[in-house]
Amino acid sequence: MSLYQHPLPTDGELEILQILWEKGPVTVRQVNEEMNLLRPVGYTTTLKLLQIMDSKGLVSRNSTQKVHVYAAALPPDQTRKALLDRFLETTFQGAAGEMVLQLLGGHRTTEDELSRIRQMLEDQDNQNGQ
Amino acid sequence: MSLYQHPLPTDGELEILQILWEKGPVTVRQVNEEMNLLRPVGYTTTLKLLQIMDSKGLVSRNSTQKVHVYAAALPPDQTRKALLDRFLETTFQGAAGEMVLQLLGGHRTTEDELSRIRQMLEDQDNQNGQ
DNA sequence: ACGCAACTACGAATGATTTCGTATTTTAAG
DNA sequence: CTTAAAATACGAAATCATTCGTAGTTGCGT
Repeated sequence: MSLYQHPLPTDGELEILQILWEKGPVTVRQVNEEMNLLRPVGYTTTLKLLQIMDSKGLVSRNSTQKVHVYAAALPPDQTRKALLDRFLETTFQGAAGEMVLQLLGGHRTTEDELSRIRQMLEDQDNQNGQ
Repeated sequence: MSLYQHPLPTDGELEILQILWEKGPVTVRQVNEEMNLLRPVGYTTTLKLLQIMDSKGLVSRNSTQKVHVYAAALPPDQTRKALLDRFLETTFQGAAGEMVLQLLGGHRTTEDELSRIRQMLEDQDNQNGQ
């Protein structure tokens, strides 16, 4: 049950969300096993975090079955966008262009990604009226 | 004096770095006054944070004068890039293109920024050999 | 040289997040 | 129905970051 709307996830909560987004609705044990592929985490640690996330409305819980099954409450795009906006503010003081330049300066992007970005730029141009 | 090399700044530390980057070398009092333009912060709070940042090597301190003068140890680009890389990993699992799309989808960028981004894209194209 | 005002040092309280231990509940097997 | 294994609930310790109070230092003006 959710107490408030949709606070941004903490780092630990985000780690779990990434698993939920990739694997779909899963049990605590499955989440914990995924976690342990990366680093050692106790079962009850994972459980507790999922319970907290449920109380925050970050995940939904299906309790009709024997074991509870958790799923992310929001799609990845929406959550990542919200995190991105905060990061852009705190780290780049809102200068989106600066951030893109820093990013592209150091990362190889795929052809597909590049053309989608170009399309996005054209759309921006059109909206800007040149 | 610095104990280790260059850990990433915390959010509170970053807030101070932004001031140091903008104002150049300044005293604790000056930093604290800038902070108080945004929200109430005790003088010793700012002082303590600067001392911690000094011990981490995030700032340098000039103690030859009556009052200490602090300056950022690293340029903004380098620090922001490091923070960006971590954020890209934790939030977008390294998918830089996805992140740019999310970003441009919701932010108005200036013409100047757009053309610099286009130039950056061309450079990427050339490196990719198409 | 004295005293005040400003500054530095630093321990410790607070707050947020993560981690875990233990108790309780549930379910499936025998 | 009984029991064991697995799951859930939850208090509380551990960790990390932030904030502040207090004590001690410095140096300028008189």
